[in-house]
Amino acid sequence: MNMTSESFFAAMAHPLRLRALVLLQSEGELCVCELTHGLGAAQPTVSRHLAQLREAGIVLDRREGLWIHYRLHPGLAPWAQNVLRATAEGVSDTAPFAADRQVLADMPNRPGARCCA
Amino acid sequence: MNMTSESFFAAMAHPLRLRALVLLQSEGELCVCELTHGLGAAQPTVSRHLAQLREAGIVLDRREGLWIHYRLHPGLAPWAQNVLRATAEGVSDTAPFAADRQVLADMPNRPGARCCA
DNA sequence: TCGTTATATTCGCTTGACAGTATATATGGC
DNA sequence: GCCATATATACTGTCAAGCGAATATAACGA
Repeated sequence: MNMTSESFFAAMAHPLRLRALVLLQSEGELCVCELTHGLGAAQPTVSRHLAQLREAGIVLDRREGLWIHYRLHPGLAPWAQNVLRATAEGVSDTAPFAADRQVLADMPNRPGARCCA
Repeated sequence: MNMTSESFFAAMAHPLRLRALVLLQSEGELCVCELTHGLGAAQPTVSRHLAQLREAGIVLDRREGLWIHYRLHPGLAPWAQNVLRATAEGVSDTAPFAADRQVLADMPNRPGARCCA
């Protein structure tokens, strides 16, 4: 709640958080283990950064059994959504963002598992 | 030069730098004394933050006599220009950005002086 | 050359962000 | 209740960003 431009850009200022947001922008909804794998970071690190994004009102979480899924907060201020969209469009084909998507795509045993051929 | 998304958002992350960029976005070109006055900060502080923006390739400076004018870097990556525009559009009517513009408009003895009635 | 104005830079200090490690919590299956 | 998995939080040490104060540089005019 109560997100200011200041807190918004503070959130974007960390490389890992920026990568997480860009990944969420393109993938829609991801659980922590997917983000941890895609970003190649330690679980507590990812969890702490996600907590910051949550407390800043930028992402929303949803529990489903053992997994907690994160997505961009649908009530995010429109200008902030525009900024995120412009950013994702601009950087998604550059490093490290493109690689993040690829690593995630190659991840085995993803929770939303399609188990059948 | 060589601006990355990381360095760009690091630059946006400081309130004073963000305010300076929003002000430059709406005013076009400003000298240091105008920025110092508009932002209500100490001169060395403003100067140091402007140096960071310059080194990050986000603004460009131009000397004219005693004054040094800063403007947004015309060669800034298009996506970054989009982000700046979206930000300025979104926040320009909120605090502290609206007040910054007003304080600047009320500044006496501005260098671009219209001296005659 | 000297003084003045505008701007930049340096120094020393403080504070807060971050990472790694360890531990805690929540859920589900047995 | 016990164990395993997924995720969150607490603790501690390190490091870099930032500030205030002082000083340096650059341009101009007398």
